[in-house]
Amino acid sequence: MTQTDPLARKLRDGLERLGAALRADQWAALADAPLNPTQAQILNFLVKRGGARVGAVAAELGVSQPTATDSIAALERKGLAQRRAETKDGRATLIFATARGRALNETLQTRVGATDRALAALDPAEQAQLLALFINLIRNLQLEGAIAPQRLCVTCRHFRPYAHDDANAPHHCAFVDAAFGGAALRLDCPDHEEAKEAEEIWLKFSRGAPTGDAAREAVP
Amino acid sequence: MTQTDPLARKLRDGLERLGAALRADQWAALADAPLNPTQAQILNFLVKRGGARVGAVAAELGVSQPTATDSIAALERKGLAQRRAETKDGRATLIFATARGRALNETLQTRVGATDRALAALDPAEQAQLLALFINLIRNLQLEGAIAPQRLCVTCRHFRPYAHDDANAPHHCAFVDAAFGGAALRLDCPDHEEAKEAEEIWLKFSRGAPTGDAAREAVP
DNA sequence: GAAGTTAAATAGGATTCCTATATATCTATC
DNA sequence: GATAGATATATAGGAATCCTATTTAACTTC
Repeated sequence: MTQTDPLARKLRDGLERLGAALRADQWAALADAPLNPTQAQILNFLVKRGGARVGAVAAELGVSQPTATDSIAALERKGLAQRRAETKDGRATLIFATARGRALNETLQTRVGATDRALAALDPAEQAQLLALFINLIRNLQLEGAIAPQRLCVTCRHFRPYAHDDANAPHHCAFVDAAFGGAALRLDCPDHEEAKEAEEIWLKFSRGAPTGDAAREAVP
Repeated sequence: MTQTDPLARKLRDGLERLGAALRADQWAALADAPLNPTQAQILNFLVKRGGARVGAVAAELGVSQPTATDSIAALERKGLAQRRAETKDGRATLIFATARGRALNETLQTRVGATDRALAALDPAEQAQLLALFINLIRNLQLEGAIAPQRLCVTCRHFRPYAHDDANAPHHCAFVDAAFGGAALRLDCPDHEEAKEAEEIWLKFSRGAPTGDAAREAVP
C-alpha cells in the first residue's frame, strides 16, 4: 500500500474527530481537579499496573521518554506519584501512585463525560461490534510495532476462543476457568500472559464460531 | 446514567489507546516537516473548508479559542496560513491556507502511517461497520452539543437512506443525484446542508433496509 | 574487560494549552 | 437611536507538554 485507500482515510479522520472530542471531554472532567488529561492518564496507568517504568509510561502515552519524565515529575510535585529504584536494574526507575494518587484516580475514573454517554447510547450489539473492531485494530498496531504490547485476551495463553456452544458466552478463560462472551473481552487484563501461539489463537477467534453458522453474515 | 457502564468504559479506554497511537503516528509522519500535528490538523481543516474563523478552528480541535489563536499564529509565522478580515462581521477573522500551505498539506495527506495500515488491514465489511459506528458516535456527540455540527450524510437534506433496492448501493444523494453504499457515507461533505428533519432521516437510516430482512441480525 | 546497548535524566527551546481579561463589534431593546 | 448585553477575537500571564540531542550510569556481550 503506497497510498491510503479512501475508506481507511475516512476512518482515520473519524478516529481523529473522536480523539479530539475525548480530549476536550477530559479537560472538562478535570476542570476542578489539580491535574490535566496527560497526568490523569499516567496516574490511571500507574494504578492499573501497580507501578511502571518511565519507558513504559512513555510507550503507553505514545510520547517521548523525556516527555514522560516531565509529566511524572509534575505528578511527583503534586504528591500523587513516587519514584523508587528498580532493584533488578540499576538504570531503571519505578514509578508508583501514592495513596493520595490512588484515591484521586478512583474519583476521577467514575466521572461520566460526553464521550461515555455517546458510547453508552449505542445498543449492546453495536458496543460489542465496536469492541471487537478496537481489539482488531489494537492488535494490528501491536503487530506493526507501533504500540507496546497490550494485555489483550486475544493474545493471552489463557484464552480459548469459541470453546463453548453457548452463543452468549462462547469463549473460555483458563486462568479464571470461566466462560464469557464477546462483550467481556479485555483490553488490559492484569492476568494476561502473552501466548506463544498468538497467531493461531487469533485465527481461531477471527474465524468465528466453528459450527455451521460460521458463514459470513454478508452472505445471504 | 450516573455511572459508566463497564463496556462503555472499556470502549473509552480503547478509544484513548487508538487516539494515542494516532498522535504518535502523526508526530512520526511530520518528523521532517516544519510543523507539528496540531498545526497540520488545522492546516488540513483550512484547506478542506476553504477558510474558517478562529472559533471554528478551536471547535474542530476541541481546544480553547486562545489556543487556536496561538497555533494559527504559528502557521502564519511559517507562511502557511493567512488572516483576513471577515466582511460580514467586523469582530471575526477568517483564516486561509496560503498556496504554500495547500501544497504542503497535499503532500502530508498522502502519507501512510501505522494507524492507516492498521485500518486498511481490516476487511471491507469490518471497515464499513466501523464507519457506521463512527458516524453513530459522532452524531451522538453532536446531539449532546459536545462537538460542533459535522457535515455528515446522515444529517443532510440531500440524503435518502435506503432509497434503492441494490444492497451494494442502497442510499441516494439528491445533490449529486447518485446511488451509493454504506462505505461511501461521508463524515465531512462539502455539499452538506443540514436537514430540518434530521431525526427522521436518522431513524430511517438506523432502521436499516425496509425489506423483510430488516429484522435484527441478532435474531436467528 | 572493552565495546556496545539501554534506561533515564538533563539541557534547551518551541509550542500548546489553560483561565482571565480587554477590545471591538454586533444585536436586541426601550 | 442610544444602551445593555452578547459575541468574536486578541492579549496577558504562566504552567506543562513535547520535541531532539546529549549525558550519565548500568547492563550485556564477546
